[in-house]
Amino acid sequence: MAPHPSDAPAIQTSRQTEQPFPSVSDDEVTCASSAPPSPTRVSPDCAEAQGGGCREGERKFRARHGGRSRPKNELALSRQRRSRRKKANDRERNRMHNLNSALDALRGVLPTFPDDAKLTKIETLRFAHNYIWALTQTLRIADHSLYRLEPPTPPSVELASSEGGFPGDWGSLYSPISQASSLSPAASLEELPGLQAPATPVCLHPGALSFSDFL
DNA sequence: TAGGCCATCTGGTCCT
DNA sequence: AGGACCAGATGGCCTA
Repeated sequence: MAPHPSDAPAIQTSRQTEQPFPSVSDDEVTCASSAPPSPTRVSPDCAEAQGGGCREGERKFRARHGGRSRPKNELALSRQRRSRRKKANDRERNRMHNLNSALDALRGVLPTFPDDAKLTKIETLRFAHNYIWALTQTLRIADHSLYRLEPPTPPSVELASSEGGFPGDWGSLYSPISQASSLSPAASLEELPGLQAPATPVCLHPGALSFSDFL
């Protein structure tokens, strides 16, 4: 039942490093995001004026609005916006890479056959959920039989917690999700969209757990 | 070729 | 203000 250790997380490298999308050009970015109208914008009248008749008005306009030339500010703003967007994109990419790494790590500890195709993200989550549920059931059954065989021993709750195997309340055998509504994992799982308890009864003997049982 | 899966970009929202 | 998180959009790749 042990996860095969040779199944090192298959980190996708090629698709992660390459940029399938040529990054949207800076101009497109700035055009797409509608810049708020600037209070220091030169009046359209003046912008359209060809001759110098507008200069007096422009001078007054600048005097009224701080006197700074508008194009310079817009350029700076545009550059700042582009820079922020680019940094946000990098962070988002890293965040998703971290998420994928965690998923790969999770795949690594799930018992699958080497020949099996790589689990998709949703399959990995469902598999892990069902696997944990089955292991929990296994522990519960083992716990009960142990208690029946050796009545004088302290309750299993104390045994388990004293060994530090599980943090928290050992008496809580189900995940927070399962506990939220019911103590029956099967019932609680069915309430979750996309997450269901194994359709076929999962064999609770650890050695007999198989990949197909959890999907 | 349609559909599934995925990576990335993007803008919005919330939090520190 | 800047970062984290999220969901929608988009397009590429792969398979039945």
